[in-house]
Amino acid sequence: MTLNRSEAPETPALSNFLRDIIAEDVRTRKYGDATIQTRFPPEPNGYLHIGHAKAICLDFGLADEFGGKTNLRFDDTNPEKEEQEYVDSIQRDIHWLGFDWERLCFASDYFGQLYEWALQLIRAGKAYVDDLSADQIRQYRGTLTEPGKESPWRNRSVEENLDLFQRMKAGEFSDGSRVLRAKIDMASPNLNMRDPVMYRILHATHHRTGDDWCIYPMYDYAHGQSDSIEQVTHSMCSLEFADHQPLYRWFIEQLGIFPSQQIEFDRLSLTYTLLSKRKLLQLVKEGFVNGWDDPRMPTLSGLRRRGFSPEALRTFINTVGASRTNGIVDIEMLEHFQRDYLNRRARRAMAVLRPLKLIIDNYPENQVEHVEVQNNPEDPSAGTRLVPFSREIYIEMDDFRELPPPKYYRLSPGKEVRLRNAYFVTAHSIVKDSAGNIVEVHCTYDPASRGGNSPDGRKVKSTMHWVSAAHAISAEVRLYDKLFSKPDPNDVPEGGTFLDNLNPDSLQILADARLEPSLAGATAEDRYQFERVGYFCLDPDSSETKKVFNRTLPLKDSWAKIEKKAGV
RNA sequence: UGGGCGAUCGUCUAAUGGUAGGACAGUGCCCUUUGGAGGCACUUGUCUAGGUUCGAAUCCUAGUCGCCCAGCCA
Repeated sequence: MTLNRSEAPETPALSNFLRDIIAEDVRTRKYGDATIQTRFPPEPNGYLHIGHAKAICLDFGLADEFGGKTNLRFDDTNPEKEEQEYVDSIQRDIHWLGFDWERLCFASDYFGQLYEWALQLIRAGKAYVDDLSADQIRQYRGTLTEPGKESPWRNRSVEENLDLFQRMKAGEFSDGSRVLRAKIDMASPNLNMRDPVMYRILHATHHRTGDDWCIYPMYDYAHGQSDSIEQVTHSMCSLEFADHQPLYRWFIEQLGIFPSQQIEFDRLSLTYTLLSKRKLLQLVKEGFVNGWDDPRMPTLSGLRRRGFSPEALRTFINTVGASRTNGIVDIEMLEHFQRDYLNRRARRAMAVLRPLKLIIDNYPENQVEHVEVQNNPEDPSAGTRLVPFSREIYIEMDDFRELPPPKYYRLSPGKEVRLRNAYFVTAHSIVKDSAGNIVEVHCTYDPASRGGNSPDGRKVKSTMHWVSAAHAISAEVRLYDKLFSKPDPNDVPEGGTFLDNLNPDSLQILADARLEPSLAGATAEDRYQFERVGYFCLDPDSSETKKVFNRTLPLKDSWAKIEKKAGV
């Protein structure tokens, strides 16, 4: 797998509080000679999404800035939800985003050490085996405003706790019958400190350790110590873990191990987008989208298939920054950086999405010319290509109006326009079918305007794209729009669900678009701008005989804006 | 109503006691062989009330509003 890192200059580092903290720790030599060490700790229970991309850019990017290292560590402490498929997809997606880890780690690698430490805490009288049921534990925990009650099993002897815990590990007890708890403070105003569960009994097969274990550590007991084992200096996580920080520190202090520090930042939220793993999984499982990599999904695999570029994703994330406020970023900002990248890099091509035949009555019947076209006007080094032109061509249905509305500059009866890089044409007549649909437009061309300019200096208001009918290839084009129709997909009336906000028009399939012949050679790596239409890439569903293109994003469309305004 | 965290243009984010700046979005104009791109300009903001200070987005006090926490999930 190749990294995408060097393709574009990284955006300059914007100021943010995480960088400030690390810079200060470096300045004061808080960790002595130790290098900055971070980690990205996904749970392999789903695909990575753009929210994870933020964490990845921060974890890897910041460490890199300070000459540090980053481990990829799978937080695989819950065998019931985790799968190898996710372990694989996560690694693929991180690489695609442009990062590589120092070490590949698994929390499950530390199960042995974690178990030894648990014994140590028991011996120190800091942990005990509790026979209460899950229900009872919840009742004993108290509420937000009332303190909890101590479990009747809280003061067992060290010997008994040791014996019981070893037998838990040996598989003598059934799931849920006992847990190991830290002995802290049932009256703490922080519920996380009310004797949190450290281990639960789970007779489940783990994707890495198989059936070696039937007790599994909880997140709180595993995460901080895993950080400590890896000498993580800055353990960045999202805001909802702030309440866990006292517990994170408690375990490290009781154990007297390397003092990793947790720092919380805000998650990424985007308008029109859902980033809840549970809901994303539901969309996949219930078939509202076609898999985790559906181009409408905010997953990294979905964005990749959609044609988004990792460089632009990084630019976006760096621009949005990190803080401790809960904000929602406009999806337009994401799209802006994609367009910005694609405009500079994407090869141009002409493609007619909804074909309307245009017949040039005064063009010689069997003549074919090849006009020279720039591959990318933004980048002359991309060179030129030859595109065939002939008497019968296709133009976009949108580009002809029998009755043009005000400010409509495109083709209409009597109007002259430019066919891009080819000729000026003037429309004269139309042919309709029995249902009244326009099926053909007849026009004449000005032979002197070859290349797209008239020697008499005559101006036209509009330039349109086209493809030669006889030379065009047919392809399927998939147009994507936002998956949800509301800025906040969770904004539903009483009794509704986010599914009610699914945009019914998020996918539109055009079965018979006509493309210029050069597109027959498109490969999976290519990104195109179909001129005047949008950015496109080849979908993996393509076959030798049938190409399928995904629209990454449409071009900004100021005519659509004018039209909309007039309509209102 | 316990605890934790937070509040700066419509949105995201800078300013770390010394000119409130940038990006996105929006609007207008210019330019254009993509109604794309580009250029120029404009608009809008420090949650409130007090206080400290020559000077406060920044420090203090009180309030208001928002988010998170009662999994044997992470």
